[in-house]
Amino acid sequence: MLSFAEENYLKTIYHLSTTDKEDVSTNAIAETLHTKPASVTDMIRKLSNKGMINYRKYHGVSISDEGKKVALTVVRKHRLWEVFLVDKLKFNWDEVHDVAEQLEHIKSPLLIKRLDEFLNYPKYDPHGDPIPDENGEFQIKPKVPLSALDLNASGIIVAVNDSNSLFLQYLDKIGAYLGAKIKVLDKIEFDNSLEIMIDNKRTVFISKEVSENILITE
Amino acid sequence: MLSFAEENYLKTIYHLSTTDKEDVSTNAIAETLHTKPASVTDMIRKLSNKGMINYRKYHGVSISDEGKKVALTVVRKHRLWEVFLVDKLKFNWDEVHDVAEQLEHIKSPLLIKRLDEFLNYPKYDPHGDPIPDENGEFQIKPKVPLSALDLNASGIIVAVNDSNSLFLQYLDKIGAYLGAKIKVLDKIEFDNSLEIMIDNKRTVFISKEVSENILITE
DNA sequence: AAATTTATTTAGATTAAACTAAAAAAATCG
DNA sequence: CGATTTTTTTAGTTTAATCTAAATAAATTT
Ligand SMILES: [Mn+2]
Ligand SMILES: [Mn+2]
Ligand SMILES: [Mn+2]
Ligand SMILES: [Mn+2]
Repeated sequence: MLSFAEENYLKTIYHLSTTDKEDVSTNAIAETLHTKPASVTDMIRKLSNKGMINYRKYHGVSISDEGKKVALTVVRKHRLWEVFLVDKLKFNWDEVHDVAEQLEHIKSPLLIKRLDEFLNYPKYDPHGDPIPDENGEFQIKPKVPLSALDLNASGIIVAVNDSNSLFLQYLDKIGAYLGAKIKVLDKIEFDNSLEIMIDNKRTVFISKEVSENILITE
Repeated sequence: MLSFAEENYLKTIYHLSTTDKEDVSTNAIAETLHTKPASVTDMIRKLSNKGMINYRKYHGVSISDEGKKVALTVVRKHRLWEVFLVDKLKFNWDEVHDVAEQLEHIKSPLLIKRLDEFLNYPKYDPHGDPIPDENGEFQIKPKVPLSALDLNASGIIVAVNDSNSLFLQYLDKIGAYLGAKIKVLDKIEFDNSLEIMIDNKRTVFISKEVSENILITE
């Protein structure tokens, strides 16, 4: 049985190895977990001894099959709980992450099985991220950052890259949400900001940074 | 913010001080928490420094107002989660305690508020124990152990004294549940066992021990 | 290819929560 | 009451997870 800390390390290593490169550096882990590189070295030695990761001194770590299984279970739990909070307890999508960070460590296979059933086997969480099934399988929707759309092209918001509260609250404010239709009205060369139309009714200007964190299906 | 361990100590001290005497002994705490008296001494010094309990060396501890507030919040969370598991996730009443022991430590006032609302403000958990409200208030139903009923007297099961799985599974087996009607058909002098009728249809013999752990309202 | 910078590991400490063994206080009993 | 037993505390360790400072390896830059 793994500790909360161990589970969090595995989740981080898994995420970094899929979003960045397969081999994850000590510093990258330290940065995501807001901890010091020396602490990371201690923990990766432990996880390596438990067979959860592959570790070569000074050369970073990669996740093992066993470690990936654990990481995907934690991710599954995190996202199922987020769905529960939004769908059943009326949380807003910007309020769920921190609570899910706690709930994801509850150990009870029956609980997760029943929760999944209760939620009617959701495939995506409130931020558009896919929920792995019991076997760790999940489908990634084809999606591109809004910043990559051509002028006058349109699409549907399917996910966000950043689940930070401030970003999500900003999206609420401009009327953007998962499922909203977006059309690119103008691309401002000067700062790469965009003028977009949301749901055929509202026109707003958004910064390059925002457009890179909104994911669209065309 | 208190750790899981601190919360568990406070819950235990609170329970012991209401079921047993107001002043709780080091040994009693150690026994309930399956830990050693020396560990308890360390922890009660810490909780005392935090103002959660009143401690006089060699004379046991009593819970402070602040400590009681914390303990009641933990109890409230534990019991609300048990209701959730049984009512929403179809857990049996003997399957919920261990999971609730984990869930009771999740820190999110909003979560508990919304959960309470979602469950429609339940007053009792699946074992008949009262759920404290946001202010720590709760009502205790008048209840007596089944062992105290007179011959031919009858009543309704309102709670159980022991939430141990094996006991609850035994109750399921004989058809006893919260709300069931019980009539005492015979009191066996030899071993203080009882012959009872459940819901006017089933007759069973139960031991003294069982009859002491079933709580009845007359 | 050497010098410098950056990344990583090691060494040594700290804190929380447990433990064992021994000492000390309180309670009980002859 | 004084001796014995029980309870509680103290002293000293252990393990997990963190930290700082120093040492070492790897990468980068002259
Ligand atoms: Mn999240
Ligand atoms: Mn999410
Ligand atoms: Mn319980
Ligand atoms: Mn209960």
